[in-house]
Amino acid sequence: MKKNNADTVVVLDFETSGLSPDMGDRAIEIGAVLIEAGKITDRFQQLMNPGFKINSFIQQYTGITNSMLRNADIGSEVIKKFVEFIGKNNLVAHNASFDRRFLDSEMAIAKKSYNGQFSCTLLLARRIYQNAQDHKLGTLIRLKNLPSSGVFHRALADAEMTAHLWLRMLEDLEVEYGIVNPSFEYVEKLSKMPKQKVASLLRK
DNA sequence: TGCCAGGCCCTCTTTAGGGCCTT
Repeated sequence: MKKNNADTVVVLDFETSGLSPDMGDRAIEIGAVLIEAGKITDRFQQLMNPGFKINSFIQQYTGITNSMLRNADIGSEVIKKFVEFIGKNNLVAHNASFDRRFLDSEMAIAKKSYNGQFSCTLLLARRIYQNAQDHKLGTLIRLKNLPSSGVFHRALADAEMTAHLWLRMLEDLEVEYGIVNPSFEYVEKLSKMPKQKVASLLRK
């Protein structure tokens, strides 16, 4: 097996107090699953106390309340544990640029670092599911009839759905495109290719 | 005081603007 196969990754999702760590927003929950050789083998989920009260929109959107966060560990403590969970694996998220910004921000606060590269299920889905009505996580889960607990906008539930989407996309790359056992780097390259070029790879 | 994301991607584009995605 290739050392850096796409079927061994950590898939993560953050719930946050807003859209931008540069504007003072913080992570309030992290959820992640470890995929090894194409199977989910471990899970990580923790609330993160941001040190301030989150607004009503975020409480309603996520179902995470200020009373739930009051007794949660502070972000830096959670991130230190999450670094151990990541290990040496590469990372996957839906709209990874968002989760990467928060991961980097929380890592900087905790004075920790990680080595894994990020790949993005949103960018890949826009290329290999070009006819989808949109590329929101929930839409793609329904489109591909993938497992869902029915819970949305909670970190572990979203990370699990993203993991199922990632595995399905690897499967579809093999079935639809004839790409067998791709490396993480190859999938990453594919997710940045012009859409027309990806479409031309599709088996007729 | 008032403002406020940012990366990707398309097009009526590149001397720009706006929709999509994430919370």
